Amino acid sequence: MRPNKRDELVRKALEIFYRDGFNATGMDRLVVETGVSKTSMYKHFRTKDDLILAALRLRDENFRNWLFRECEHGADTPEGQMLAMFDVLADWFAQDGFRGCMFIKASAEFQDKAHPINAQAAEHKRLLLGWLTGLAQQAGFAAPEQLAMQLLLLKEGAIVAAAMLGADGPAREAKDAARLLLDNAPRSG
Amino acid sequence: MRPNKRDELVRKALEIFYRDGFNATGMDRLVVETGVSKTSMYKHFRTKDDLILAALRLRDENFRNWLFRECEHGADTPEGQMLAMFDVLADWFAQDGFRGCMFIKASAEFQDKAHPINAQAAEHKRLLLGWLTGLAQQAGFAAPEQLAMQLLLLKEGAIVAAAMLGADGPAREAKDAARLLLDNAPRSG
DNA sequence: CTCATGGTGTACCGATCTGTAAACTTACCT
DNA sequence: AGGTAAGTTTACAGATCGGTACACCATGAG
Repeated sequence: MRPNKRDELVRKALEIFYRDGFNATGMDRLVVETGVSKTSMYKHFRTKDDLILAALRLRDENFRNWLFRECEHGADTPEGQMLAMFDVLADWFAQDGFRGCMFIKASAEFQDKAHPINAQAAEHKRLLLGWLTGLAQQAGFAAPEQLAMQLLLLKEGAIVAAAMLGADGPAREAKDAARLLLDNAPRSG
Repeated sequence: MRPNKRDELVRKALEIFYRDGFNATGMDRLVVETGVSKTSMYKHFRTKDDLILAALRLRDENFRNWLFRECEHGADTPEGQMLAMFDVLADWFAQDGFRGCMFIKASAEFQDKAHPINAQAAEHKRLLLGWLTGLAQQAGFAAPEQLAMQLLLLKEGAIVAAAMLGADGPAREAKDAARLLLDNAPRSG
């Protein structure tokens, strides 16, 4: 089995899962839409859960790479990058295929914390929180963990609100709130 | 059909849907756990979607009543009530059965905006936003819609983060951030 | 040519899904 | 007593679920 074939399957599955949900998408539909036979699909992925995990891993990698790169491109100070995150989010919300955060959805559909899919989704959020914490440290804030968590709350809230209520308001208000938090957070030393 | 029987079915269904998800819960399980026969269940609710909608309506009513009452109990000024919301949330997060927001989950599992379940979930968020906007107006803030949206973002973010990462941090940081927003928001007049 | 190997399509498995048909029991109302 | 209506059981329909058995076919190696 060619490894690029597998990657292609994961890419396509990711797209379909993101659009239609995990439980609502059957393997039969995936098999039809990828054009591969069911036997081959199960040669590449032992179970549906394995396929979901692979899709989430790809999404995690793509999303974090994209977010981090865009933020670095948007500003050259750690502080500026934290603020730039909300512009990047606004662009995302405005995209046609925007359907909210795939990891929130995964966590919602697989609620058991012992389930690998739930754990993988939580890990994604933990990585984002760690990234924000690192930026807050570099920027010299006195309480980087707290500030990072607050920015994460605004980010997650904005994603949820944009998906449920519309794209415009949440992104703008999240950025305004973030600016206020950054301007008023105490510096160390 | 006695109306209280129907209410009992909705209550039980709500509990099970919240615990296990919508698509992951079959009507057979609901029938077994409620003790009612399948035919009776379908006498009360024409389809599974109807049952989900009834459960969401009950949840909306219960949650908003509970939240508004607790906030009024926690403070007697509009401003104080907005801030008290985050203490109420913290209590909720600490409860045993806490599994995040049912409406975010409903929106995640029924993504089509034309679907009644998605619309109902969005309506719940709109009602909460309206309530916050009213409080912000009463408190005399110059831009009540903006402030209400920012508080809503913190609330939704806190719920998501508490469900995925743990209960403690998000509630505390959301409240701190909210206090800062309230203290720095311009007053009208 | 022969043979092994790995990917393929087809057809299928048992379980579960939402929803229904029909005959029976229970209880209340007049 | 007789009738109406709710609720019951049992059985089932047709579709779809995740997953598999198996025969087929291509390719490359000896």
